Amino acid sequence: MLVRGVTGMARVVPETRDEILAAAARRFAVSGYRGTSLQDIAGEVGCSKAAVLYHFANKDAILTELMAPAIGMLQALDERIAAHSGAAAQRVAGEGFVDLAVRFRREIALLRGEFPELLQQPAFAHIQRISERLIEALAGHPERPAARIAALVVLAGISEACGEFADIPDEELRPALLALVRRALEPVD
Amino acid sequence: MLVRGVTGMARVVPETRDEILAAAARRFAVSGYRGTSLQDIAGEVGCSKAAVLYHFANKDAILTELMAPAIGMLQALDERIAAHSGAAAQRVAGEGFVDLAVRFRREIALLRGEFPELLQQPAFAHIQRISERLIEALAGHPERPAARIAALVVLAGISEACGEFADIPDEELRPALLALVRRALEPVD
DNA sequence: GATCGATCTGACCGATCGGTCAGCATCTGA
DNA sequence: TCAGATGCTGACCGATCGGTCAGATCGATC
Repeated sequence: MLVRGVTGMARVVPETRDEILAAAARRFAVSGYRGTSLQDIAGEVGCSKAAVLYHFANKDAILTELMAPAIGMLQALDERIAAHSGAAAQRVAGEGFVDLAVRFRREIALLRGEFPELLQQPAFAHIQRISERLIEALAGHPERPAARIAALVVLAGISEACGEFADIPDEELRPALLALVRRALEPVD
Repeated sequence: MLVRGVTGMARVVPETRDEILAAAARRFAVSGYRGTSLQDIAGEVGCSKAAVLYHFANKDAILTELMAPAIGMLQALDERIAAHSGAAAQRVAGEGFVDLAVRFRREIALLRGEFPELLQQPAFAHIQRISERLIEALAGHPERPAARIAALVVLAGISEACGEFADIPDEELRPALLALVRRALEPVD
């Protein structure tokens, strides 16, 4: 590593592990997961590729750790949705997903465009089921194609556009997305 | 190549070139552009990788040819939008984009998640400018953040969800998307 | 001062990628 | 009959990928 703390002070600089996570987040956001190599991350941190693989078992482990908080909130949302039905489930799903998107928009942006492939990995397998239930709840009338289409577009649109929202403050983004979701989804009678 | 026409008949089987295009479209739709190798395409056609590169200068050329009709329609839409302003531009943009998405949803699905990287290629550079103008027109009030957010989500959502619409007939998909766009976008006073 | 675990490095591995190339059939037109 | 264009193949290339490994460095502990 480069000079860490000119004097003998202990813990002057954050751990290399944290630097790797931060660097990976930056690069994933710019070039996507597959578009970022371990060498890219190592170069940004200023260490060797082997050092990255000393702190993380493999490349997937870095992404998994970055996404863990967002995935946790998604699972919690799924359980809250399951406790409701009809219009209540739609409201919980809509507001909950907006909260999730606002809070973790930077993390969601890391997956930009790689949802389908990444979701096929065993580590993310359950997320696919959760998102299907999310779409059902958002649609309100899952058997009505137009309602499913609206839910799909809203879900995919917010997820995919998260990368563009990085500079918008929470208190501005949240009401805008909430209003959009309420307008776009078909109401449950 | 495999046996082409048991008898001596001429042109019994479609050209290998067309088979390559069709196979590439199928594989790109399943695994994305970067997730599909020339070897994958060759394997599906039943020819060698070198045969693929005999018919196409490189991998990009295959995607460019697959996307050419959709890109043409997008450019035409851009010109029609430029001829209007305010509420009229918003209506032209919304209806035009829905038409484009319905007509070319299979082609748009090929780009699933690879928009950002692919758009940085010189061949697709102008598309980025077009989509920015499209967002402005859809937003109606480009200076109002909530309006831009709605336009962004609708545009990204429809583009990203196109892959799920393959089996929905045009006459069902079009009115559903049109109604969604009209509900979701902020009206221009 | 010897030991030991934590941290990190450079060299290396096999696999895969997009792409090139010389040459082999096959067909066609002179 | 033969020359040339067309279509295609297998072998090969350099680059890059994720990942492994033996060993160097170093601070803390006994």
